[in-house]
Amino acid sequence: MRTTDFHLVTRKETPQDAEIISHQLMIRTGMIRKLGAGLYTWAPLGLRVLQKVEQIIREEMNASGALEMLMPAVQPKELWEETGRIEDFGGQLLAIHDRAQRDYFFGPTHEEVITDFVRNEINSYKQLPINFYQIQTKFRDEIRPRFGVMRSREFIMKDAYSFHLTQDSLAVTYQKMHQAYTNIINRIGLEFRCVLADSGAIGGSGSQEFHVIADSGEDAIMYSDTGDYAANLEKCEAVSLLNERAAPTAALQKVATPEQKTIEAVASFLQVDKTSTVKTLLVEGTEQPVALVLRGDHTLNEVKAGNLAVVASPLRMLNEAEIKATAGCDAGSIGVKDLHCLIVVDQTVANMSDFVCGANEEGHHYTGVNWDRDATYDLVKDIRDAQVGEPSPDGVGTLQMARGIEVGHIFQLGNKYSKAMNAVVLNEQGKSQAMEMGCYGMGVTRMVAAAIEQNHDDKGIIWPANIAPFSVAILPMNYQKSQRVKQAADQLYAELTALGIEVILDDRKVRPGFMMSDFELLGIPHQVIIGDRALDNDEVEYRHRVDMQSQNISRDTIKSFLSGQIKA
RNA sequence: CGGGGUAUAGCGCAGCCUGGUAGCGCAACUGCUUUGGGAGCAGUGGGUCGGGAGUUCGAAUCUCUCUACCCCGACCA
Repeated sequence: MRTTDFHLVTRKETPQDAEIISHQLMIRTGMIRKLGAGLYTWAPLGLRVLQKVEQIIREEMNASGALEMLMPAVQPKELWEETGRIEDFGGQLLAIHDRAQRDYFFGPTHEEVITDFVRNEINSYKQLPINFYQIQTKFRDEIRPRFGVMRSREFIMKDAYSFHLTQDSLAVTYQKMHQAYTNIINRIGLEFRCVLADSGAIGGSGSQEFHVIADSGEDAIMYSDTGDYAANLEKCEAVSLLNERAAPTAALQKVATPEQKTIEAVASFLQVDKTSTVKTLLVEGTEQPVALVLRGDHTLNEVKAGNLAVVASPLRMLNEAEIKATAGCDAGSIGVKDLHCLIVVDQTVANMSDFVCGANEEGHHYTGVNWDRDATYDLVKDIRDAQVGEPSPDGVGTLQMARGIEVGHIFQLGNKYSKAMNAVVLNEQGKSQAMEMGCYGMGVTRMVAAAIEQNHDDKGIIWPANIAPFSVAILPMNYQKSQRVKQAADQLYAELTALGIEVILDDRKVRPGFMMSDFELLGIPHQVIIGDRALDNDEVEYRHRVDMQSQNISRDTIKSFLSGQIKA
């Protein structure tokens, strides 16, 4: 490709509304342009990258035995009524209607469509297991789209759905998908981590997320420094930090703590460590208000709390008036003694003794509080965030934290959808049985942004070799005037192209500095600079985008040199 | 959805307070010079000032209203 035949529009200045580096660089290179909130056009340059990611995904999915198909983006509302997920998805669903006023949704996901397809196509256990996938545009009306294609409303996702007679069969395919995802991200060339995950609104039993490691990642992932354990912070088990409860040594005492409303303030006012205090949070329950009790220095894990049967989902903290009605005081003085609601304590809290808590009375706290003697609780649950430095839940090593960008999520769904939609097969006994189901998503557009987040410097993008829009950039100095530069550049271009290498030759009439800066921004891995200076010695100059060290290479060997570099 | 903000040329912005018929930088186009790190000079094109209504002799500017977009929060396979 010659730049004059291509569409190359770069910008020197960082766009105003782009917060994260990948968004900035995608705009500056001209890969994408914004059409509206969370809506992006992929220009030819961006599409080249997107299609490479797509192709790697396709090849690995095919290799795993999955079968590609394509489902409609627009889905009849009736299908969603069958599974009752309209409520779950709520405002994220883009509702549309046709000229006859029939209701549709623009698909945010395709469990309903595939299950409908399968219940009509698959009747016998002999047709199982089977794994269908598609690469399709989806739309989720995010409350707040941001970060360019990282969290856009319209996006491309690869989604796969597998169907099985038994859970064992499901587990086998799930493992295959785990392997396929590992292969995909390795081939794309990104550093990633697979972690245990909460299955959220989509339901099901086991699930794992694949995260590309990047400081700008929206998710916190916890992992053992010496073991294999890794989990999303949402899911990461927080062990009890106290093995057993010590016997009470202090007497219960009510103390005045005027104006001390936070754990920080109370601990410093009473001259105690935050670890000897507890905090009590009131949330909406399924039947009555629920108190969630944590050690003072711990933070509530809203996902874990929201998953408790006694807590309303989604989790909602009580407002000021409700707190007053339940505890008789404001939020700064709630405590567990004489608190009349359902009390759920964290595992660590259950083993605390001689602790400090609010007195359910404005400006007062208790010290020397002890369970059983002074207060009781109803349930012990893991409801806090795990913290860096505490023991890994599997007992191997201690926990560390990293930021990650979720690019893939695999689930063992079980029969939630197949039962709801009556997707059954006859088993060997001739009995009707709901199929077991798995689903496996991977964000294609997001993967491109994640790749940039992980691979850039202050000059621009540094594309991993397998997804770079072009492998080699030929940058001729003074192409317009110097006949031998033009001749050398054209010749190399023709030769590399003949070898099947994707080359871009910059034949624009621009100054050298401009050209070089442009290609640093674009991040093409291999750059060949052709100028009169080196041609005097029958050489050209080579630079790799990663280190930008230049070396002169003779014109005779540059072809084989590049071939070697590209294969390596 | 709650709070805050913005909307003027492709991009980034000034002008608005104090009403008088729109400007700067970058980009684009033409010419000349320059040619190994985002060139210089000269010139050119491009704007229903987000939409609608109102006040006024006159509105980018004042008032009302609608819309879009951005930020923070909550939300989030």
